[in-house]
Amino acid sequence: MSTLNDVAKLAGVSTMTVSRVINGSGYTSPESRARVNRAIAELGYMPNVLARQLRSRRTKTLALVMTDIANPFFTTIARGVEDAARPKGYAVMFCNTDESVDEELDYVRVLIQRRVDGVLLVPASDSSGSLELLKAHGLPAVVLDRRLRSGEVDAVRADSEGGAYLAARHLLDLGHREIAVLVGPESVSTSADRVSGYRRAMLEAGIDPGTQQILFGQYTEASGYEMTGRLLAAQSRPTAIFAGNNFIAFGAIQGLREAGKEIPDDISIVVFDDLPQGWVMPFLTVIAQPAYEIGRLAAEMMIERLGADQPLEPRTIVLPCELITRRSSAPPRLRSAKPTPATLNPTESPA
Amino acid sequence: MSTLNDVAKLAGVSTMTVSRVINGSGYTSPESRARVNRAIAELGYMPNVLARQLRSRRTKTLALVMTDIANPFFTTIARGVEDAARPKGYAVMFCNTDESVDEELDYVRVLIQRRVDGVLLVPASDSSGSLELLKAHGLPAVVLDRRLRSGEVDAVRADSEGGAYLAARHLLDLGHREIAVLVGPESVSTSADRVSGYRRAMLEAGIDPGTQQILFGQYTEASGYEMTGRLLAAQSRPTAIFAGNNFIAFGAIQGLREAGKEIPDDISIVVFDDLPQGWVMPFLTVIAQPAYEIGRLAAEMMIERLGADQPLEPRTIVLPCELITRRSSAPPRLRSAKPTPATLNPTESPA
DNA sequence: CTGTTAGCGCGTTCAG
DNA sequence: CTGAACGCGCTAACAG
Repeated sequence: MSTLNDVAKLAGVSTMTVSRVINGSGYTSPESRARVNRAIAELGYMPNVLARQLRSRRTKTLALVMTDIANPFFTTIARGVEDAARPKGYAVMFCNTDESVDEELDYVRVLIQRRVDGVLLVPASDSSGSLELLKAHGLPAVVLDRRLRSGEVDAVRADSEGGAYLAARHLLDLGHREIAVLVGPESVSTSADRVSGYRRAMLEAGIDPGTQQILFGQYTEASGYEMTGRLLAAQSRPTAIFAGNNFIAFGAIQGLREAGKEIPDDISIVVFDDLPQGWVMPFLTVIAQPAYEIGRLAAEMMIERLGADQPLEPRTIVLPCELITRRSSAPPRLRSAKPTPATLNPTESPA
Repeated sequence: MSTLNDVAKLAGVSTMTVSRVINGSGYTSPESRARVNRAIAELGYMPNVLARQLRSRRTKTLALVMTDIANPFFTTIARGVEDAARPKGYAVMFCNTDESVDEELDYVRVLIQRRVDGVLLVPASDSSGSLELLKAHGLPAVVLDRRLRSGEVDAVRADSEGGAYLAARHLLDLGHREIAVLVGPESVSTSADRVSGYRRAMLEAGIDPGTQQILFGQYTEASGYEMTGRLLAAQSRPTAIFAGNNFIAFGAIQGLREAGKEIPDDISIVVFDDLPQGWVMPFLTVIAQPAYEIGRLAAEMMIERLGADQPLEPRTIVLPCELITRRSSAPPRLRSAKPTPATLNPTESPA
């Protein structure tokens, strides 16, 4: 395994000249360049990234720490991050915490030890200590998707409150008055914000949210299924469900199907999170988040901060959500002519 | 960001004592250990992995370079690798070449520059030059899944020839005499070996393989679909198909379905590669490869080699395949009582 | 345009 | 049981 030194000796120049030729930095004479390149080819020299990183004190690596790597929302964010980072010469490490604070902290420690240049974090909790640990070690962070109490950090997220307002408003406009909500943990900001937006729309429509079923659970299919069971077992019978994310929606749809409920004939459903084209059920009315943009902007913020000479003020970007009306939402109680269930009639075909 | 030196100063010892405490190497007095640990806690010291790796000339990292990261066969191998590597303190980098020789070479170069300790390679081709490049830089390699001409390297694979023999033999025993074969590229050893095993079984049964349809394509769903189309357009009408891998089988099943063929009533199908439990169609008769074992053994071979004092002889491990009879294979032309299509009646339900 | 000096943070070596 | 010296391979900073 040859080194810079070997190349320098063979080319009859100093190591610095070789370094300059390799990195294209500083001035080098064409002759030196030629001699160096010849020596490199002859030796099959490949630079040692480790040494380079140690010396330059930069690894040109970002980390994206997320809570659920199986969720298309996060994989889309990941694509946005990668697409923004790669052209600027940054590699990306992907880490999955499964919503566990401990796993998150473990990963953060590993990332510090590996000296990544910056961390993009979807925090599992508001108080994991991850951000403090990162700051203590001088690593910049960008918080994605979720809102934290302490605003002293860069952040990029979608407008959960506004999106939820759109969802509830859409259902209200269709004539629904009993709208159940199924969301993730109360402690996660997206849950709280989505309930807030929902509440605002209900109050505006003159409906007391206190009379509605608002269930907190997990952002998983199992939890969506379970909450739907509780919903159907209860006294009140909502004519619509607002599902806090796509997995909850899957569980809810499963539960409704088992209970013999047709969507949207018996019950409407609106989902926070759009799904990529080609999925099984592109018939859901959704609040689409700009997931790709969230990832892209977060990576760009980070890279900008890394390149800045002086410390930048923390910035927060909140992106709007969009209502995409499909076939899972309709006016309530229109059971007259029962057409083929919409579940089997997607309006948009997979790509 | 504190360093060993900072800890040493605070603890009033030398850097070496700190190093010894951290790595548990050499002797240290209990008092020193306590002082050092206190200093580490106080400073929140985290070792610099880069420096450690540079100095020790080991990254404790393996790479697994594979041709299709979306194929469950390879993800299962990946799990085997990870499960064997992690407990021994090795991290694993996963790289996807998409069967491209260029991508493979690009990755190999990156891996050399990152100084991974060893590379587990599913070669995209017999002559990419990857192995030569690795050897030139002193990186050990283990070749997975595919056979290469040059045997001068560790290798772990399943017995494709024997497995294919089992598959053909199974169909012959059922009474089939026209058995089409759909496999990947002729240049990939698994394709060639699977055709070999098939040929051996046919010859043994007194059938000239030259009279059969043997189609080479890609190990993809699209290619399986396309080859099936050619199959059905031809004169001869096979009563059974031997599919070279799971993706080819998917494409074939799609093509057969569109042509109105029932499996196994109109045509039987046997597939090389088992699928994980829970997949859409656990009704396929398959030749199961020990994918997890391939990954696990490859990682263990590599780690053993890395730990060896003297150079080891190259070793090759060939693992047997297993025939798992399910519902996609049956005797030919038994169209009498046409039951519910087997495709809708899997005998094994998803887990 | 080029070379010299001096480390990045750590672990190996050997002398105490 | 501990420490000093040295170097892994590379580049920043300066001097020429």
